[in-house]
Amino acid sequence: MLRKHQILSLASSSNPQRNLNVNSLKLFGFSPLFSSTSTSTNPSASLDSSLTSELPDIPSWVSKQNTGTQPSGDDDFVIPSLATWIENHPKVRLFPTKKPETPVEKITKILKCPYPSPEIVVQALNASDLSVSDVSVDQLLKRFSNSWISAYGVFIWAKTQSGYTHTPELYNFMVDVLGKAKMFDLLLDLIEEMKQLKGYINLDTIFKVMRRLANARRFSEAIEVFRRIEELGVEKDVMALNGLLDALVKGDGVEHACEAFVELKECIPLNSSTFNILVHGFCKARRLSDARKILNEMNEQGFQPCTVSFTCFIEAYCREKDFRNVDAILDEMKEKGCRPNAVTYTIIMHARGKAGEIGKALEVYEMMKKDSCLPDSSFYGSLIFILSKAGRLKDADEIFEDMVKQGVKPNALTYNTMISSSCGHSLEEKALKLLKRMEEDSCKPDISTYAPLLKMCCRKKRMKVLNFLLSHMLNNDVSIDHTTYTLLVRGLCNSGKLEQACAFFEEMVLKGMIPKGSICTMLVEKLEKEDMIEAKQKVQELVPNVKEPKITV
DNA sequence: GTAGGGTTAG
Repeated sequence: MLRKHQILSLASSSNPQRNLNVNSLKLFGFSPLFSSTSTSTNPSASLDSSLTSELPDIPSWVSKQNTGTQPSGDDDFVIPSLATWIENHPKVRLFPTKKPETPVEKITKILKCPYPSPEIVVQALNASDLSVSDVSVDQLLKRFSNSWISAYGVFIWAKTQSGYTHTPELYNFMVDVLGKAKMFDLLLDLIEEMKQLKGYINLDTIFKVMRRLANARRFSEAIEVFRRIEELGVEKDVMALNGLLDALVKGDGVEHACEAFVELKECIPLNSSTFNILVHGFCKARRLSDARKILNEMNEQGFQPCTVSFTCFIEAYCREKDFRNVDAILDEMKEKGCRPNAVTYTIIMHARGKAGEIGKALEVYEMMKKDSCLPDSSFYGSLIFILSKAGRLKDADEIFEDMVKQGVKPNALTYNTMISSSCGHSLEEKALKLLKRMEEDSCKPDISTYAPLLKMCCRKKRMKVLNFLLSHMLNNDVSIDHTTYTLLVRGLCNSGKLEQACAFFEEMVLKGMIPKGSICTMLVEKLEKEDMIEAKQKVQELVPNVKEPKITV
């Protein structure tokens, strides 16, 4: 824990120059690993020649002829010590090896070219000599969780092999993949299949279906699933009801949550979470007087509004930067003997930091300690975030090191925050060291770990590092989602890497993702500008309804 | 699966 005088010095520091110096890297203990002890004479050259590419192939319809004017990339420059790490990385196979491919690798290769339907995927897999007993279906589904055609193909292929049965958990995972892809007809067929299997549908299944429906704004269908929950063999209790309300609220349908609540409150015994979910929903929708009404109803039904209830109001006022009312709620809590907890303090500190009031934010940290409320890893994550945002990277680094000393283990969020901040300041080597450290710390990277790294690679035109990251992702079974494809297409477009942008664009469309209009327009405009007419037409064919770029005089 | 997550363009 930082001592008081250290905190005060943090609070008074406003010089961005103290952010980072070379020595600060020693804090991380990385120096030996990253000192240039490469045995290779020219790391960046060997890196270049031996990289097995995870970048999508440039489609034939992207004409190279007119790309001569694009700015040349920074590809030739790779930090030598970084290249060494990439080369020696245990998990990422960058060199064509003599070792035979594992079955999972073989399947991944087969699935690399996008298929039009799961049935064709099944055919392709049947044509191979692979058996389900050689692979982890779980790993494959995770790896292809954003390519529903591939995932469902693997699922069906595995299921039809003798001596193998999917576990209920795997069925649930498949339900979630189909839900994420908004393939609700297929999802309902799968539910029907699970119903026949007896005992396969559980509350987890129901939660996933309701959440995915609500996220797709299909609120009435989510409610209908709940109404029929008993037909599916799941108890219609308060846990299930809270799951429904929570799904509706998270899908921005508090109105529907309220209607469902009115319909169901007489037949199911409620608990205080039921009310808190609605309070949260109304606070999120900035309908504070409705949230107050729920609080009153909560009281009438014999439930005390608690820390969670008040924290929802605090969050709402924080969003408006209305700190006067935040303090008023804190007073109200004190009056009612309701103590703020780490979540409450995190929200306030985060909002103060985001509002540029870093001093006030650090006062919240002090207040919290005075109240003997222990910070958790999310709290530290927020503290690191606001310090980084204020340009105080050195302080953020200190907190990152300090939390470990306090016995709070950094989690994926903490690492993601540190990585994102490093990327935001274009500190490539630091960001990659953090990824490495994350791995050593057995902290699993997720899609938000990679997103800022990929974005930075696009911005700095680091195609080799981009390629490295894509294979790193694959090896960690992290699947590229819609947001990340968008980021890649936009980033590459902005860097004049139109061929690669087109490659990712094609890949996302072939995976069944529908690119946003703005991204299509952007790509079409850039292609037009570069006179890449064939590519422009192809992009327009891939996604109909792309508007012609406006002609600017 | 009751509250804390940082995205986007201009």
